[in-house]
Parts: sequence; structure tokens; C-alpha cells
Amino acid sequence: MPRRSYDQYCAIARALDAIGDRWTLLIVRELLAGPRRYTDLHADLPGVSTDVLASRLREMERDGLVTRRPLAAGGAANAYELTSHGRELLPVLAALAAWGGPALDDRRPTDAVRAHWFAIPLMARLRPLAAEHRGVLEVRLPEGAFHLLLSDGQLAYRDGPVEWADARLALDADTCRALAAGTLTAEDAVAAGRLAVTGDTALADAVRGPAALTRS
Amino acid sequence: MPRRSYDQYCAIARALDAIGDRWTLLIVRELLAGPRRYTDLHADLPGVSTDVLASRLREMERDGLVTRRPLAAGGAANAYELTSHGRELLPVLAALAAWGGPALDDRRPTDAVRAHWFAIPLMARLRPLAAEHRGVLEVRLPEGAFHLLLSDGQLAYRDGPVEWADARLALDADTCRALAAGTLTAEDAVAAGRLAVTGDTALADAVRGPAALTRS
DNA sequence: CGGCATCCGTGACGATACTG
DNA sequence: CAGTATCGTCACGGATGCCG
Repeated sequence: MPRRSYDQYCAIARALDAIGDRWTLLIVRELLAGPRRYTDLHADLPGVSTDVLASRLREMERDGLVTRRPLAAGGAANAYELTSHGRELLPVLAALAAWGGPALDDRRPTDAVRAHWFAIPLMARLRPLAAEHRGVLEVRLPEGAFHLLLSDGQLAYRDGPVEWADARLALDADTCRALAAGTLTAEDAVAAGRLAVTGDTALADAVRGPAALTRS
Repeated sequence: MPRRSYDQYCAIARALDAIGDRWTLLIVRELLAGPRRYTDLHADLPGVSTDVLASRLREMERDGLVTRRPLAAGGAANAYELTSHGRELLPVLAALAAWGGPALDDRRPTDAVRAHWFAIPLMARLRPLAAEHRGVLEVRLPEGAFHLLLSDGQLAYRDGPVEWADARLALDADTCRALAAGTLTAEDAVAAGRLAVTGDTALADAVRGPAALTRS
């Protein structure tokens, strides 16, 4: 809850009391990729000032969204991690991503880009796949890599590449945007040389197949 | 988009650029109940200052979320109405309501209450009903009334009572909260005298029946 | 070097008063 | 009724400094 509460007996207003402040939901987006350190967060949230980031993390800890854990005994390094209450914000971020996706049609020169920012939009389209497969799907973009964890219909993502993956995608940001938007199918992207799918697992075959990543 | 953009090539950041400002999503919540005038909005958004409300409406009009329409020729009265782009924010509000619902467990004496603020949480639980029935469902609380429009799986809500309804619910705010949270079934609420369902239509029977408004 | 705290300029916010 | 004008306060963003 921010300094200024809406003071309304309304579920939406209560939610906005907790996560309506500037940067808060973007911090959740970062922490959904796994535990991160202060410096990592600051690097992947271009534009946030140091004091605002520290202040938000403190508020989120107080509100039970985030826990702070020392990385090494005696060291000053902390890892910030979402609580289960914080992870439950994924549907909120997914809804926001679905609504804001079309606004990615114009890419401004001032825009920062990180690979894992495409994880949530992609997850929305991979949900049917997650119901039938489990495994690790790595996604490589020129800007970096992230990987998706599929198991029992559950989906999660982590930042960075991974040593072993059931399937790997290689593509650029615009292709990733088009796949997530449903304006491009994986088959068409492969045929156009914009997407490479590697791996000889069932998951890799499923990603290549016509059932996944179809046009919306 | 606010004066301060996040400048991130990310669907979530783009969405927050458009609707992340204070009060914006609550204005959407109000306008989802149908076209409203400035004074109506101001009355149902306790705490918002007049200039901020006017400023938000201007920004939302510029961003294509809202249209302004003169009510009478020559009169100064305008009606603000959501565009289809604005109405597509309903899933975002539904996700926020689902996440923020548990926070309604503590009702603070400073909290304002409006009946139609329960519409979105209730709609989430009535979605299966909307797939099978069409009609108008009025909900009366001590604080006021609203009604839900069901047709072909679509759900919408309007503020205020309605002349004719297929079914009417009468209950208090806490019962409504419990029904929306899934901690109370309609059958139990009727048995406890906390809920009255009137109407002799199929919709009324369905609301009374065990299939709708069950425990979560 | 990571993790903030402090200072400062700008702008957003909230309350009140006022106007066509 | 439907906003605009004014003003004090606070939040934000940028830069810098401190301290283990």
C-alpha cells in the first residue's frame, strides 16, 4: 500500500493500493524471472532511480510481495525473491501484456530491450503446449536469452541461457513479437528463415508442429 | 501515455504507459458501467481532485480509451464513454480484482463503498452461467444497486437498478464479497437468510441452483 | 563493488476557490 | 454543472557520496 491509499472497499482499488505505484509491477516482472540482486534489478529497469528502487523493494517486502535473503554469510549481497503472493500477480501481468502487445507495433529508438521481457507474451501462447509437455525451452534473441519451464500445465520463466534444454528457439525481437501477437506462425517463421528450432525431443517437435504458435 | 514513459520495448511497460497513472484504471472501472458524466465520475471516485479527473479524461481521450460526447445540443453536459479499446481492459481489471479480493477481508472505517464495485468480482463467478443463459440480473445492496447483462457468454454491468430483470439478488456488501470470493455458496447464503433471489425465470433458477456461485 | 542515503530540481498530486 | 486557476506538498529522476 502506498502512502496514498484510495480508501475504497473495492478489490481493484485494494490491488492498486499494493501494486499501483510506479515501477512496482515492472519489479514483479523482473522477479518472476527468479531471484535477483539489487544491481541486476537496477540494470534491467533502465530509468528507475536508485532510491526509488530501494524504496519500492522495502514497501514490497513490508507488503509480503518480496523477501530479502542474504546471498553469502557475512556478505552485503542480498537476493530479492517473490513470495507466493507476489508470484500470483502473473495473471495480472499476462492481462496487461495481452492488452499492451499491439502497442509494440511502433518501436521507438529510445526503447530499451531485454530478451526476457518477451517471456510473458510468449507464455500465453505456449499454455496449450504446457498442458501436454514438460521440459525446458530456451529462447535466444540477439539481445540475450531466457528460458521457459513447462511442467504439468505450469509455466515459469528464468533469465539467461541454460546449459541443457529440451528445445531451443533462435529468433530476433520482431519475430518474437509477431509470434507472441499471433500474427505469425512458427511454421511460417521457420520457412521464412526468421526462426530456428533445435532439439530432437517431443517438446521441440511440438513447437515445430502446426498445433503450437499458430495464428491467433 | 503519461508524461513519463518507461521507454521499454515491453508489452507490459507499454500498457502501464497508457493506464499506469493514478486513478486511470478506476476511471475505467466506472466507465465500464456505461457512459457517465463528469459529476457522476467525481461522485463515484471519492478522493480524486477535480483537476486530476479532468486531466485523466483528456489523456484517455487522446489515447483512444474514451470518447466525449455532448449530451444535449448547446448544453455544457458531456458524457464520457469507453471506446472498444478501453472496454478491452476488462480482463486486466478482472485479474486485479481476483488478486486484490482477499484484501477485502479487513474493511476499514475510512473505506468508501459503491454497489457496482462488486460487479467485476461477481462477473468472474457468473461466467459459466453466462454461457448458458441470457438476461438481466439485478443486484441490490444497501449501498445501491447495479445490474449484470448476460448474453452469449458475454458479460457487462451497468450502474443503478433496472425496471425489468430476469432475476434479482438482495444481499449486503459482506455477503456479496463472500460470494465473489467463493467462500460462500448461493445456497448457503439463501439458507442463512443473507441472500434473497427473486424471479421465476430460468436465470433465477440457475442462480438459486447449486451449479452457480459454488464454493471456489 | 554492492547497496543504498542524501541532496536537489521538476513535476504530479490533492484541496480549495473560483468561473462561464 | 463542468470544469479551470492557484497553491502547497510530496513523489520522482538524476547525480553524487558514503560505508561495509
